[in-house]
Amino acid sequence: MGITIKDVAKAANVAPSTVSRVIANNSRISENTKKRVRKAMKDLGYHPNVNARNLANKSTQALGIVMKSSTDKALQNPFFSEVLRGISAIAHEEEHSLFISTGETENEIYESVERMVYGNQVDGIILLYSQVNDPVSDFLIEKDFPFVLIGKPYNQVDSITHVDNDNVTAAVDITNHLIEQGHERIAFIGGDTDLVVTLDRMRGYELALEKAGLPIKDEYHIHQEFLKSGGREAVHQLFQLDEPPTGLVIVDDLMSIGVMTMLEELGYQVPQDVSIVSFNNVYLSEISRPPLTTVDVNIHGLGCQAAKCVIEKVNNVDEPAKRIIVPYDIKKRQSTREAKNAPLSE
Amino acid sequence: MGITIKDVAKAANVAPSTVSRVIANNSRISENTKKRVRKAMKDLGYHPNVNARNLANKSTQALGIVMKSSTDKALQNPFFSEVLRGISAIAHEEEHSLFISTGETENEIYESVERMVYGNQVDGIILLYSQVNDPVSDFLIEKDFPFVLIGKPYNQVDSITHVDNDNVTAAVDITNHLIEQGHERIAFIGGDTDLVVTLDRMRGYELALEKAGLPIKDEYHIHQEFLKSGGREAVHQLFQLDEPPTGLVIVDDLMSIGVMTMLEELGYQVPQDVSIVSFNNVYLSEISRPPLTTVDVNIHGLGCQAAKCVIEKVNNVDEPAKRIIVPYDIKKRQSTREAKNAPLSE
DNA sequence: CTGAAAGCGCTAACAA
DNA sequence: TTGTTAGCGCTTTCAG
Repeated sequence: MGITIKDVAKAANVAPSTVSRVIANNSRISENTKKRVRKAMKDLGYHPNVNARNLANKSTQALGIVMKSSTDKALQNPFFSEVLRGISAIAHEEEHSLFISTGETENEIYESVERMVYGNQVDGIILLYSQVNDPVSDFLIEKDFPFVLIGKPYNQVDSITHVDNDNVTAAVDITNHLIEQGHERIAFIGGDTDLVVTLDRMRGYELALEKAGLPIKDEYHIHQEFLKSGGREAVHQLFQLDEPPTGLVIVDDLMSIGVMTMLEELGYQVPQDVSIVSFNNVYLSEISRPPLTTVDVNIHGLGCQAAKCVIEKVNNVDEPAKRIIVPYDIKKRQSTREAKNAPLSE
Repeated sequence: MGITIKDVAKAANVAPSTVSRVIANNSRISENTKKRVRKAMKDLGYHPNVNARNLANKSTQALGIVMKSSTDKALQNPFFSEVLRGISAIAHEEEHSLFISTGETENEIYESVERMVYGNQVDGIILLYSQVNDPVSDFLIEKDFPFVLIGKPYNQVDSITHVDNDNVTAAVDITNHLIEQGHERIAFIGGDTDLVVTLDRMRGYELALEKAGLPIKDEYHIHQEFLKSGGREAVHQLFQLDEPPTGLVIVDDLMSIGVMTMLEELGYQVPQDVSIVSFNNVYLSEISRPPLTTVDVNIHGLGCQAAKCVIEKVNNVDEPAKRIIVPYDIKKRQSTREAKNAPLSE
């Protein structure tokens, strides 16, 4: 079942090792025999057996991709496909295969990563999320297995290679956009507080307020899964405050869309009554009503860089840990406008 | 580098073959030695080398997943993550790994499938799309390689195992929903006409109109990529007709959202002026404004069934081709309402 | 019930 | 520049 290197060798009248060298394009083989061997390969329709090669090499040309269990659909959905496209482009370019983790629960995913590592199924791993106390990344560190993180590590920032945006600054910028338009009461709506992105973006939001001399109020922070029930209630309460916000910084485009729907139900209009800015620039943010002003984090670019990084790490074990910051870009669209002139607070 | 079966054998004072049998849980090994061997495995922290096993077995425990090149973001995005979740759940249950195709262009993807097949990287393949004249599926058929299709094959319907919804009937049903509400001028907005889903859903739409004695007009068919420029123009024209539609059957939730945005810009309200029904029940359709009446095709279920099917096919080469129809369910939400009483045409 | 040994397809010394 | 040969780690006859 299947043409092997031996068949080719026989056909080309050389030794199997020669064929192997031709495959590897070894420089010590004469162009002449190379040609002969290549012809034989074509004629017989030879294709290398990846497993045999991996076994002999102790190296698979494969990367593992680990994604968080899909409980929080909101953050994950379109982001995931896009980042995968980026990874996949580079992987193909570099002739690497892509393996993805399976399982639904956090534990199942952990097991699946174990299989990848122990089973020699992949050479390196890309983690598509970064969260506080992640057993998977602990495991990889302990095993000293090559991996990179998309996002910012919760700790050991200097020893884990990661590719990220400067989320703090991005959050500062986008919050400033609101401030420049005269907003003084700006709330923050975040997602899972275990995720480092959430923390970074919140930090930027607070820095911006601080710098502008605006108060940071606890009542202006919401962390909740907005697509579940309960989100509505939280938003409702936010606007029941004596001084309801006129601007919202929301951690993710999809959440923004959910929030806009709730706001409409509650009788508020975006941007007339409330301005919204958010993050990711998922393509949906262009076709939402209104189109969202959002931070384009270059999801595809994050994927590409991550793939390049792991491959580097795999090829060179001594490759030092590095951090790659992918530039962001603010897309100004129609979800914000000047704050009404006389804020309630004055 | 790594504990092998030999190390375990030595530690347990048995032959390597015995260890192998214990791993396979061979019935001819005494419980006693099984215990001893297992203990040794635990103690040493043994993990099988998947490549070696694959090589000896001529079988990887892996499935390949092939997705269409990501040009048409609209159709693909959230659908993909969801179907993947389904596949991944079963894959983990059955202890299979997941390999995904890489590359951006159609040709790169084809190459990547070749690598999977020729390289013995996977035992079976799941195609996440079904399109007219697909070189990938032609290749798999020719190689007689186990695969299943999510969707309906364009031809050879009876010889290709596939899992699908009854899209024709679903389209009939959802179109009838519009008809029952008194709509008589119903347009269809489809996506890529190379995709079989599009064709099926259009067919159902036409059947429903026919049955109700409503005319099927060419001007009422739009096929375009709606997130690109040009979509707006097409929608605009649709509503410039002498008898503009009052109801829209749209092939995908995301397209519906795009269309709603365009409609609003053109000054039409959903559902007051136009009713919309669509397909997939991507979770976004719940949080859109208005929430969409849509066909829940059970994306996750499609993924699960597909995974089960390939695994069956892999385990039993003679497994006959089969078709699995995953039931759909119509979610009635707020994007439709009774047609205005006096249609322009009367 | 268990062991010895051959072989899966390929690579990489080591020779020539 | 090429051939010979010994593995990579595991499975699986075939003996015992």
